[in-house]
Amino acid sequence: MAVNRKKLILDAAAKSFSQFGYKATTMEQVAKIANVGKGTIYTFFTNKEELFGEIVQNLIFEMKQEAEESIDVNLSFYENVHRALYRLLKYRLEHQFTIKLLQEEKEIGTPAVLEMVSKVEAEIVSYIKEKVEIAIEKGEIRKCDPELTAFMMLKIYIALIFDWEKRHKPLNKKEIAELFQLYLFKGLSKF
Amino acid sequence: MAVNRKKLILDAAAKSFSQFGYKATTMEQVAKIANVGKGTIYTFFTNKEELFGEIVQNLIFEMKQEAEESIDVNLSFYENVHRALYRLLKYRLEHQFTIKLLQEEKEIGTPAVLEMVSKVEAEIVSYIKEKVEIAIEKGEIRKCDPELTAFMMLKIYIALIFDWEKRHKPLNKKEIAELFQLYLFKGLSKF
DNA sequence: GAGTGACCAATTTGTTCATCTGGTCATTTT
DNA sequence: AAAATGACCAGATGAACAAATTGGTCACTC
Repeated sequence: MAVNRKKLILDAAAKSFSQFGYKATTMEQVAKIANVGKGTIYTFFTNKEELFGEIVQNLIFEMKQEAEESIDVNLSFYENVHRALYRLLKYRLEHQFTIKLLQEEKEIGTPAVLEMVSKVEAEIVSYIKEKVEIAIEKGEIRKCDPELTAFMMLKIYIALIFDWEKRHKPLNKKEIAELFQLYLFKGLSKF
Repeated sequence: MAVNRKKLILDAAAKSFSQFGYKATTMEQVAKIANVGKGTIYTFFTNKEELFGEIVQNLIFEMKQEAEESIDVNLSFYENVHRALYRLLKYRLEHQFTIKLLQEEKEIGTPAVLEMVSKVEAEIVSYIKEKVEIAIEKGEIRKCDPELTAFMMLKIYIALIFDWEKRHKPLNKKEIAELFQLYLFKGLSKF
């Protein structure tokens, strides 16, 4: 085995998905980019969807690493959540692949893409959930449903970063951090 | 004038929009339901979009009334916000018209519908914003950007009521009230 | 003059058919 | 023999054209 054909195919597919999206990427195109016969792809992947799935799986792994790197044990729970979420969402924003994915989800609604996007979201929630559980155990935050709390954290973050931007001037990183702390940790109540 | 033709048309249009959505409602259909010549509609409304707009305007008015009715000066700010929001979202859920609207927005993305949905949302935020401003003045809550806070309140509420339901068992009224209080007022922080 | 529906331009919808694409497998290459 | 391949096929897709529908107008009626 002179070259790793599977990796060749994965790279080619990632490249094409990033550039043209899931639907507009043909298996022939992937084969051509990978310098591989079309049939060869099917010796490694059952079908187009599985090939796609494997790339997403990879993405999830990288995102987790990003998040993990951003965590600093000396900082508070809320500070770490903020840092991790910020990095995660920035990661999404910076990677052509995720941008194309989100775009295709909204504009075309390709089922396979829809499924993967929710999968990624579920993974993020699951990841935060773990951190929430630890924080509760450590007594860093109040008792609460970890999954629901993780879910709300993500939602609040997305609202602050993406939704607010749609009709208002974007918030900067510091503002987002402060607002996240205000709304989720300190609360609006004065006491 | 034996009958109020304008009202007749508005009722007919509301009925048809509720049943079939904006796009699938034809002016001929409205005319037929209203027992009116098609041309007559155009003596009251410039075009289909304006007719639609007037019905939405009406909806907003009714929603405001609903909210206003639910407010009790003896209760705390957060309690009132919760009562108003709950009533508002329940109203949305209960009215075929709003359901069809939301459905059409997601499934077809009819531009006129998209515009109206954001208009309704903007109105809700603006309404909450006023209440937030008063609460800040009265010292009932911390100082914060009233519009952003109103925006976040709505987002958090929608997340609790609609988004969470998509993949989990729905929260009941009491749970929503408590969670809303936890996340937005008390905060996750223990101190 | 308020009300109307036949009429028209423009858009939408339905249909057809040539092209394309995911996936297979007999054949070739290593 | 195992791995790789691309010609091949059934079904999906979409471009192009035709037919039907619809928003909006206006000459005419009551």
